[in-house]
Order: sequence, then C-alpha cells, then structure tokens
Amino acid sequence: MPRPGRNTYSDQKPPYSYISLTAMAIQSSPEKMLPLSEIYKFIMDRFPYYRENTQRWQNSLRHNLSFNDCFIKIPRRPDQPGKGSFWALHPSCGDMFENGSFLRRRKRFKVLKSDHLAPSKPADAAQYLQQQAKLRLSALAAGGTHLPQMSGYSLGVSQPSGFKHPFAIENIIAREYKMPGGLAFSAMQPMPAAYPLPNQLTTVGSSIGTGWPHMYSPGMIDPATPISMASSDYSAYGVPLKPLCHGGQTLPAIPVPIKPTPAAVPALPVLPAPIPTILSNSPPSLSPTSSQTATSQSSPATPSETLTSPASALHSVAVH
DNA sequence: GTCTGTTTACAAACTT
DNA sequence: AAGTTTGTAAACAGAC
Repeated sequence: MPRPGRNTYSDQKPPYSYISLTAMAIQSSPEKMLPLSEIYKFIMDRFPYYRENTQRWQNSLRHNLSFNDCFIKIPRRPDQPGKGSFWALHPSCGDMFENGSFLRRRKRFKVLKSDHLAPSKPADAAQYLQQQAKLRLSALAAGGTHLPQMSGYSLGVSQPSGFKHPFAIENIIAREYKMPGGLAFSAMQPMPAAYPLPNQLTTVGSSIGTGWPHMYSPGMIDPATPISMASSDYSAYGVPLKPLCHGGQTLPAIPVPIKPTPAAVPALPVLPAPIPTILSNSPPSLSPTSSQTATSQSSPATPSETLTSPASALHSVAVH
C-alpha cells in the first residue's frame, strides 16, 4: 500500500487536540508513560503535519501537559537517567472525550483537592503507576512475550473492566479495523463531522497501517509481519490472550483500572466476556462523571497538589 | 546552550 | 451572550 506523503491528507492537521495526541502517545507505550521527547517523537512519527513548526506545537503541548490535570508527571528513577520526567495519564481521565470528539472535550478533566481518603503525596501515585507497570512488564518477561511498542495500537488493548479510553489509539484503530464497510456506525462515537471516518476512506487491508489519512505509521505494524504479541497466547495476567484480542479485550492498557466497574475491580481481572471494542467504549452507565461534582475552573489546582493516588481517581471531576 | 516544565495572557472556536 | 476549551505566544526558572 502506498504510504501517505505530501499532497495527501497526511499533511492536514489531524482532528485531535494536543491532549488527545498526548494521550495517544502515552497509551501506546508499554509502560503507559513517556518522557516528553518520546511524546514529540510519537506525534511526529504518526502525524506528518507535526513535523513542521515544531517549536510552536511543542510549546503548546508542554503547556497542555502542565496545565491539564489529566496528565501526571512521574519522576525518573535513579536507574532511568535522562532529561525530564515521565508523563502519564491520570487514572480516571478516561471519559474526557465521552462525547466522541477528539478535538474538544465535553468536560475538562479536573482533580479534586478535597479527597480525604487519598494520600497527599503525588509520589504515591507515581510509585503506584511505576509499580504496576513494572509488574506488568515483569509478567510479560516471565511469559517470554515481548509486548511491542505499538501493541495497544493495533490489537485493541483494553482495561480489565472493559473500559477503553474513547480516544485511545486502540479505539481509533478499532473504529476502522473492526468495522469494515462502516457497519454498526450507531455503536461508534461520532467523529468530527468535518473529517471522514477512516473506514470510509480506506480498505481493511490498509487498516493495519493506520487508515487515517493524516496519520502515518512508519514501521508500526507490517502487515506481512506477524505481530509479536500474537506469538504468545497469554497476556501478562496469565489469561488467554487470543480470545481476548478477538473480542477487543486484551491487556490492561494502563497500570490501573481507569474506569472500575460498579462492582469492585479485582487486582487481577477475571476474564471478561469478550466485548467488541467499539461497543465497549465508555458506556454511560460506567462513567464516573455521573457521580462527580463540578468545580470552578477559576481556581485550577496543579497536578502536583492534587494528584494523590489512583484511589483519588474516583474523586476526580470533569469540569464544565 | 538546550531541553523541560510552569505560568500568564489572549484570541478563536465551541457549547450551553 | 456567557462560559468553557483549545491553541498559541511568551517569559521565566531549573535541570541536564
């Protein structure tokens, strides 16, 4: 398949906000956290549009990272030398794009300060995230399975509870990969009207690349090359992987459940019923926003002040 | 010096 | 119309 180049859609500005793009990058990483430079790299690799004017958009992106509570900064460990910190998604920011628009969120993700249940130190959350990631990677290593960088991208990695970020890469890909011919559109979250749906533009065969006209996937997944993840039938949690993949249910996409089911979420998820990825996108009944209260934007709290632990995630809010 | 991160300010687009 | 979200620019400080 010819790759998109200049004079194609790929030079157009992608229909994603910087928040979306950043979230994609983070979600695509095995550890669900990336340094700033890797986020830059991800975006430039996938979206040719962002190979120009780097100073401008990178400044904007940094602004977003600092300004939005949905991104949390994770300090490097001593054995991870390098510049800057890692950036991760706040565990409960999954419903930011519940309206399906990747350009503009319906609600702004916000962390509540008045969380008496949660620890007060951001380092706790950072430690938790890293611990979870480490555990997951250890499990992968033990199983002799290499999780490719873009595994979540193409295989429909999901949360243990079945929830998937609406803007997660796996969902974006799933939209066109799972639904050739534009079937079951009603089950899909609406895309920005000005942009054609990828499955309206591409064939199934091209979907492994990305299918997105503005998105480029250099060496992402070679259609002729079996995905390394598929070489093992078992996920990090020891549950059969293939059946899960088939249904869009695979590994947890992030170290902690972003959207716990109404029932308590076990530490090691019980094998969920395979739910088609595109059908499991942020079901309203699971949205934590239903029990959340809104706060004023006029008094933004810095992530370092407010992020406490994944437990506090349940107390996060999306601000109108 | 460069990169990273924070903060402020403003305008445009969008939603309610 | 008012409020919110996003994008952009810019200044600044600290780390590498």
